[in-house]
Amino acid sequence: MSIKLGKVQLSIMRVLWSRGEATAREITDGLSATAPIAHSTVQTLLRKLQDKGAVGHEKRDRTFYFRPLVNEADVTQRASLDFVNQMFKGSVSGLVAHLIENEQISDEELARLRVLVNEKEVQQK
Amino acid sequence: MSIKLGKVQLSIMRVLWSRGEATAREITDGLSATAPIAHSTVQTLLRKLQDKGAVGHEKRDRTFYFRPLVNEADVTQRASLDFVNQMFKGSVSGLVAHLIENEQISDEELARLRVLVNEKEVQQK
DNA sequence: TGCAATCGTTTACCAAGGTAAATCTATTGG
DNA sequence: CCAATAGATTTACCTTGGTAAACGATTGCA
Repeated sequence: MSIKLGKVQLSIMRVLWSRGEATAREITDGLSATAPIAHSTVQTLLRKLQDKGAVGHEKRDRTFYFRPLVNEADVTQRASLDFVNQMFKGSVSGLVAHLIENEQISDEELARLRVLVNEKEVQQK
Repeated sequence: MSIKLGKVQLSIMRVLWSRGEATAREITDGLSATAPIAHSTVQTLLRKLQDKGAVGHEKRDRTFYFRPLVNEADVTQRASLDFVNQMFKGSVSGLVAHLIENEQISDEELARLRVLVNEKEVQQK
C-alpha cells in the first residue's frame, strides 16, 4: 500500500524535501508563516510520519533532526496514480479532458502540455 | 466546501449515475459483484450521502429509490481541482508531466491527449 | 542553585470514512 | 392470524488525519 499522506503531512514533507532536514521547530515556524499551527501538532504528525516510514530522525545536540525517507517523486507518483485510477479508471486523458472541458487550463498551461506531448511522442517513435 | 466523497461513496454514486436510480439492495448487489460488501454498510453510506445532499430518495412500494442529486461532472471537477491544487499547486501540466515522465501513458492515451490539446488550442484562438 | 525555556512523549478529542450488527417495522405468504 | 422476510433505522466500533494540551526531562542562564 506504500505511502499515503494527508494534507498537513504533505506540507511537512515539503519542508523536509526542500530543506533536506529540519527540526520540528523549524517546520512549525515554516508552516506557521502561511497558516498558524501548534507546535505540538507538528510533533504529533512527525511521529506519525515516522511510524509509517516517511521520515527518520537523528539526535544531535539534544534535538531531533528530521529527514525525508521517501522521495517526492515517489509520493507524487503514487498519489497521482491513485487519483487517476480512482476517478478516471486509469485514463490520464480522461482527467485532462475533464479539466480542459471545464476551462481549468490557461493558455500557458496548454502550451506546456503541447510541448510535453510532443516530446513524449518523439521519444516513443 | 461543496461535495467530497470517499472511495466507496463514489462507487455507490457511480451506480446511481449509471442507472439513474436504484434501491439499496440493487446497489449492494451491484457492488458485491466486484467486492463483497454488507448491505448495512451500503445503507449507512446512502444515509451519509443523503445527509450531505449527494443523493435523495423517494418511497415507492415501501422501498426507497435513491437518485443522485449531484452530477458526476461536478463531483469529478471538484475532486480534480482539489487534487491538482494539493499536489501540483494548480498546475495541470505539472501533473501530466509527472505521469508522462514515469511512463504511465500509453500511445493511445498520448494520441488522445494530443487531440485534446489541439482542439482546445484551436478553440481558444 | 534554581527556575524558565525547550524538547520530546503521552494522552485525549474530534471528524470523516468505512464496516457492520442489532433492532424496529411493515408486509405478505402460509 | 402470525411468523418470516425485507427494508429502514439505530447504535457501535475501528482507522486515519488533524488538533492540541499536559507532562516529563534537560539545560542554560540569572
